[in-house]
Amino acid sequence: MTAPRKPTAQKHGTAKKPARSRIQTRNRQIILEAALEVFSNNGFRGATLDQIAVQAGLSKPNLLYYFDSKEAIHRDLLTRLLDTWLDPLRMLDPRGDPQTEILAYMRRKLDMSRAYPRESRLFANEILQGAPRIETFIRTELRLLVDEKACLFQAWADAGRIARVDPYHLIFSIWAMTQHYADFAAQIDMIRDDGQEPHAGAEAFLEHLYTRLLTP
Amino acid sequence: MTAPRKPTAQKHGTAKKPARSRIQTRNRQIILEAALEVFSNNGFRGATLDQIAVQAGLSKPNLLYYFDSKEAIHRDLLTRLLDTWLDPLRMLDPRGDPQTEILAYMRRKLDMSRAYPRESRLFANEILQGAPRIETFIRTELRLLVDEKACLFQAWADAGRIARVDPYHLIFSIWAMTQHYADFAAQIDMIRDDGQEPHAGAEAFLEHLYTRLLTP
DNA sequence: GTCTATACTCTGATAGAC
DNA sequence: GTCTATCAGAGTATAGAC
Repeated sequence: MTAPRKPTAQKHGTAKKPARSRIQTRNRQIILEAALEVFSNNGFRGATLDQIAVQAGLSKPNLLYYFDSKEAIHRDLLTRLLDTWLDPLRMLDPRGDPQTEILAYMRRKLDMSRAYPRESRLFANEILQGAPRIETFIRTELRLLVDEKACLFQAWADAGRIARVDPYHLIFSIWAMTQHYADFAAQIDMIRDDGQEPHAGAEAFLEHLYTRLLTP
Repeated sequence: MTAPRKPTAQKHGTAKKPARSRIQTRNRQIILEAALEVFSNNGFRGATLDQIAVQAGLSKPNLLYYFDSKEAIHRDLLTRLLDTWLDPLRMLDPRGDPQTEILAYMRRKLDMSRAYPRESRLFANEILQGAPRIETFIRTELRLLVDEKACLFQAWADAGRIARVDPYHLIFSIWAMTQHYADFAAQIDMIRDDGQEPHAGAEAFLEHLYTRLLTP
C-alpha cells in the first residue's frame, strides 16, 4: 500500500514542511473544520479545546498532537482564510466595463459571505478585537490592493464612466453590506422569523442599490 | 453622619431596587464605564475581572461588592444599551417627508456609531456569538419596531413617494453601513493610515448613496 | 466599603502507557 | 497515533479582617 517513500531528505535546509501522511493531512483537516465552527461562533478566547475536540470527534491531547497549541490552530485557520480573502477584489478587471466590474465584485463578496459565513465571522471577530493577529496583513497586502483599486475607481469617475463617489467608502460599503448578512445573520434570522436564509433577497437589493449609485 | 434611615420598608414586597447611596451610584458608574471599555474590546469571555478592576481603579473583590458577578455587569451594560438602541428608529416620523426622514434616520445611526463606538462593538460581539443574551429583545421589541417601520416604508413606496426597494433590506443596509465604521474601525484605520477618524467622509458618501437609492 | 488571602473551577498543555 | 491521568496557571468568586 504505502509505496516505500524516500526519506524525503528535506532538501531545502530548514525542515519547514514535515512530510505528512494521509492520516495526518486528514486529521488536521478534520480539526481545522471543527475549529472553524467553534472559533467563528465563540471567538478565540471564548472557544475551548474541549469544544473543538468534541466537535472533531477526537480527544483533547490528540488535538495537540497535530497542532502545537490552540493559538496554532487559530493561526492556521486565519492564514488559510486570508489567502483567499482578497481574491474577489483581485479579480476586478481594469479593462472591463466599470459598472459591470463593480457589480460583479459585490456579487462575488456576497456569494462568499453566503458560502462561507463562518469564515466571515472568524474575520469579523478578529477585527472587532482590534485585529491583533492580522495587522500586518491588513497594513500591507490588503492596503496595497485597496489602494490600487481605489485609484482605478477614481480614474473611472474622473473619466465620467461612473458617478463621482469616494472610492474608499465605496469599497467599505461593499464590505459592510455583504458581510453583514453573514456576521449579523443571527439578528436577521430573528427579525425575519421566516425560514429564509439571511441572504435571501440581498442580491436583488444590492444590485439595485449599486446600479443607482454608480450610474453617472 | 448617616442620618438614621428608616428601615426602608421596601413597600412593594420584593426588594427590587435597594436604595443606593451617592458613593454606590458613583462606583457602579465607574465600574460600568470600565467594563464597557474592556467588554467591547475583548468580548464577554475574553474580558477578565482583573482588566475591569484595573481599568476602574478598584480591587477585584470590590467590583463584586457592587455587582453580583461578571455576568451581572455585562447584563447591566447590555440592558442600558438596548434601552437607547431603538431610539433613532423610533424617532422616524410617519408624517414627515419620506426621503428626509430616512436620511435623518441614517444620520442618527451614523452619529451614534461615531459617538458610541464601544456600545456598537458590545452589541456586535453579542450578535456575532448568536445573540444568546438578547434574543428576547430582538424577537420582540426590535422585531416589532422594524416590522412597523418596514410597513411604513412599503406604504411610501406604494404611494410612489420613494423608489421601490425591499424595506427590510433597506433597514439592514443602514445598520450595516453605519455600524461598520464603529465595528470595523481597526481595519479602516489601518487601510487609511492617515490620522483621520474612521467615520471621516462617511456622512457625505451615505447621504449621496441613499438619496440616489430612494429618489423615485 | 475596601482590602488581603484564599477556595475552587476551568482550561491549556504534558507525561506516559498502550 | 491515541488514550487516561494529571499538572500548572488563569480566572471567578468568597471569607473575613479592618
